[in-house]
Amino acid sequence: MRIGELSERTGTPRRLLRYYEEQGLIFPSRCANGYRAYDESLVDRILQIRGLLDAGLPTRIIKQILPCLNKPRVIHFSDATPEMIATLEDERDRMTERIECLVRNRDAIADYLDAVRGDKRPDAAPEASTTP
Amino acid sequence: MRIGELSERTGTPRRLLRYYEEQGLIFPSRCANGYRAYDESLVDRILQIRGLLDAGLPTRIIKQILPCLNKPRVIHFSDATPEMIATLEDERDRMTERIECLVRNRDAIADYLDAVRGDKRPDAAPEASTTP
DNA sequence: GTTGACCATCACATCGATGTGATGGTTCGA
DNA sequence: TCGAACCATCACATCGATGTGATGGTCAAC
Repeated sequence: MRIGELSERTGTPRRLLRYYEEQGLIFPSRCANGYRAYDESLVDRILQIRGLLDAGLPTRIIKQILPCLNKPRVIHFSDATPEMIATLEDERDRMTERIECLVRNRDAIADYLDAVRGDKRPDAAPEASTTP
Repeated sequence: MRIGELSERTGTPRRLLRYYEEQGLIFPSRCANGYRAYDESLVDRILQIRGLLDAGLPTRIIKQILPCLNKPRVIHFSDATPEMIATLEDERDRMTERIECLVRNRDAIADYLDAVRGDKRPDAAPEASTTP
């Protein structure tokens, strides 16, 4: 597909699809006329990239971890240098920290919302303190 | 404490402590001479802010959710306007999406790392496919 | 009272992600 | 053949989070 369709199907501005390519995150091929040609699988990949960007990872890191994700899992052990491994372990741990921070705060928000709602309708409170 | 100590204890540049204040995330009091005076509890708060920032939340959102987090949980239901509630629900859901995306990708990295390590030391592979 | 380590404000620079517009080529249907 | 709808590249602007430096006040120790 061409850039317009990919843009529509992923909700991503064309500008950014070109930017992700420039950053080395995707490698669309080219038609004879110079138009970019995107493979079907890039729809998911773009979504994945955007999710990671939204979660705070920079393109530099995304570029490093993408090659290791959802691959045939059989080939490509060749390019796993020790530095790469260390980088990945680092990033895995950083992601775990991010996850924990997000979970903590999201749960706090959820608790607050539950409390506010429980305050307004004290009958349907889902906790265990209403019927003693 | 003053800004220098807070900066050291949180690993945050003074510049950013002032920036967070400018963005309405923290409200240090002032000494007679104009120096900012930070309460002990702000150490954790700064860490929390940095974690959320690192996880991709903008200060604008952090400013909205902070008042609802780890508070006495008793007072302050007054300022919960319906729009505020809606914003919080939105943000809670967005955080959940972020979390799921991060977990998916972190697990993929972890799996990859396990596979690579299992490839190098096929004896201690933790999965269930080595001893048939 | 001077020095050095703090602090203040303010302005400007940078960096990554994104928006926007200028300019021009390709394709295709009216 | 013309115009609309794509596409290309390129340059510049914006925005939020940060870095950096200029300029000057406060205070404790010497």
